[in-house]
Amino acid sequence: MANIQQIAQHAGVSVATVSRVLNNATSVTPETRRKVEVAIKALNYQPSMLGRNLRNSESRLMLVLLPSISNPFYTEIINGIQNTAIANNYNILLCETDSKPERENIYFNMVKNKLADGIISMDPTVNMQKLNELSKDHPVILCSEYEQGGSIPYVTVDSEVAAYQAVKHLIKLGNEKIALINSDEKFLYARLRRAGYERALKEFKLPIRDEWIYNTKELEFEHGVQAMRMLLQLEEQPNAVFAVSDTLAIGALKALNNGIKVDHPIAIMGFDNISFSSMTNPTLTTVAQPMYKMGCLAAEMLMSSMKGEKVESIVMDHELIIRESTML
Amino acid sequence: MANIQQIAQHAGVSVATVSRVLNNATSVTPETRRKVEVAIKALNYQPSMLGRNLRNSESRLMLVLLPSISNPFYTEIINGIQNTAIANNYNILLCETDSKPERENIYFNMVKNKLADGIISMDPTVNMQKLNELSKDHPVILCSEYEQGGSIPYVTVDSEVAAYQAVKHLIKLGNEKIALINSDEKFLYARLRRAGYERALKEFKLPIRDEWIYNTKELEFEHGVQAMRMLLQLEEQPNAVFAVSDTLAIGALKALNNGIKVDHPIAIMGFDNISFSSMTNPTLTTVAQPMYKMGCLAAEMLMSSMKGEKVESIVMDHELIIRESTML
DNA sequence: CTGAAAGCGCTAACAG
DNA sequence: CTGTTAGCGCTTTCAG
Repeated sequence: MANIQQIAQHAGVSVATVSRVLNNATSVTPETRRKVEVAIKALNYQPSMLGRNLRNSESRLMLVLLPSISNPFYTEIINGIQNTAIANNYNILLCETDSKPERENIYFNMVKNKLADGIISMDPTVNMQKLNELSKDHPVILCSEYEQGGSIPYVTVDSEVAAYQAVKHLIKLGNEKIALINSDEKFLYARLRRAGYERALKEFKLPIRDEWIYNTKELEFEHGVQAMRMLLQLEEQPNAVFAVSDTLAIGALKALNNGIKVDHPIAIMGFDNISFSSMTNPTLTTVAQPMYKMGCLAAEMLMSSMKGEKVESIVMDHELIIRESTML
Repeated sequence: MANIQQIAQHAGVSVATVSRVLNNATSVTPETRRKVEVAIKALNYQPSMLGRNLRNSESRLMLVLLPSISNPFYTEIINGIQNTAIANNYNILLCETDSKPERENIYFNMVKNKLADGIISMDPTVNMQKLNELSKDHPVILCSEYEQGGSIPYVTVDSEVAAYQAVKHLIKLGNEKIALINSDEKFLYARLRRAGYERALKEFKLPIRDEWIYNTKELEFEHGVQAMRMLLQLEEQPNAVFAVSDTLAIGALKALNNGIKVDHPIAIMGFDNISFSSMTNPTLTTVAQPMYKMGCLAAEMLMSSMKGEKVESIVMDHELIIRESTML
């Protein structure tokens, strides 16, 4: 791979001039420019980002922190981030933390090292204290999970209201015994969705029963299956279930399909609207989050922040998608 | 952020000594080392990868090329790559090409630029000519899709044999009218799987009928739904379907579940064994690829190649996973 | 309009 | 065992 030196030599100009042509910055004679361009073609030259980055002390890389790439919820957001980033000549580095602090540290250090210009965190398990620390000197955006009253800008949906509306829908359908499959309530979104669930129940004077609230450790299908099995073992089975993620809801559906006999149909409601949710049998009723758009916005916010602009948090609209799993 | 200079000053030593401590290379007095370490702590110093990379002309970044992050088939492989990479102090950069040549070029250039040390391509749409070109001077590994007789090392499964066995299983179940939902046959894996399909049919003297072979443009669920709808419209409906990807098979299952009435049950077989495939109703019979392991191997092969070692291609074992969709 | 030269942060000869 | 120094490839003053 040729370097700028060789181009300069080949073109019979100085490296400075080559650099000028590269960045088509200040005035260069058309004639000179042509000579340089010829040399670039001839030697099939590509400027080294390493040199450029060192000099400019930027990497044009955004880090995207997430617990696991396997959840389709994240993949949709990533698509949005990626497209926006590329359109602005940025690249993204996907950072699966696997909820391991060591990994998180690697990535934080990359930012501190200037190996990456900023970070979008979608990881609910992120060490908020460290992230806040980092955000003092570096651009940081939160996507989906955020910190209430925190100082890091975020893009998210209103989980409380969304859950409230979801459960209300289940109630209006005539269900009175509504269970909740929630994830770990150390996460804000989990607490908010539970709050929405409880608000709806209270509004309709329905009982909030502990045995109808099941908390899972993770969001994989299997945990949804597990949760539903527990609920089906109860003496008094619920007749509707609100799961805080489509993956859990799909697991619940599975448990229902091939599991223990139930005396009556059970309605299932998910959250996210991942693409698989319309492929299940029955198809899944869910609360749609505008994931792709959230990704785009997060990337835009990060770029604003990198330019030093002040960035406002955004709460996006959600939408109830009614499908077969609640039409019994 | 402090730099090496400041650490040297703070510790009262030269930058070379600091560098030595950092890379715990050659002998440094315990005393000197301590002084440096104190300075590092005091100034909360992190060595700049940018400087280091430029100097060493390596980035410890592997590029992973894939058409789209949304296919769960890839996410499993990525997990393997990622874990192996991190264990070896590498990071991966996910590169969705979206099957767009411009994007591909960006990533190829990153490698040429020394911004990345090597590339693992899982993208069937990749420009093989350019990739071969690149592989002359840079480490390149193919994962899943590969080039027959090409010079780039790959890790894959034997698609022909796998398809053959899958279809044979359908035949042994008593099915005589077997359809194929294939993807675009410009891809090698698609051609191989079709070949396996045809070999099985021929062996059992079953007819190969053009109208029972449907080629989709993409692998999303929707295309599977589409394909199945077409097959169901045929005068003579098949009684089993082999789809070359689980996503297509799941779409086919969906079409079957809520679509046109069929006179007889239709068996469905997929390929990949993505995690969804056990969540469908009925659960999906499929050919399992060891995706996670393939990812690990691909990463190991790339690292070998980066060390200048010669790398041999690997064909992994597949496995038939029998589930409900073929038990009618 | 163009060139010379400094310097981004680091590592690795080479000397001492 | 440690310091000096050159240089990785680039951009950007500052002169001319």
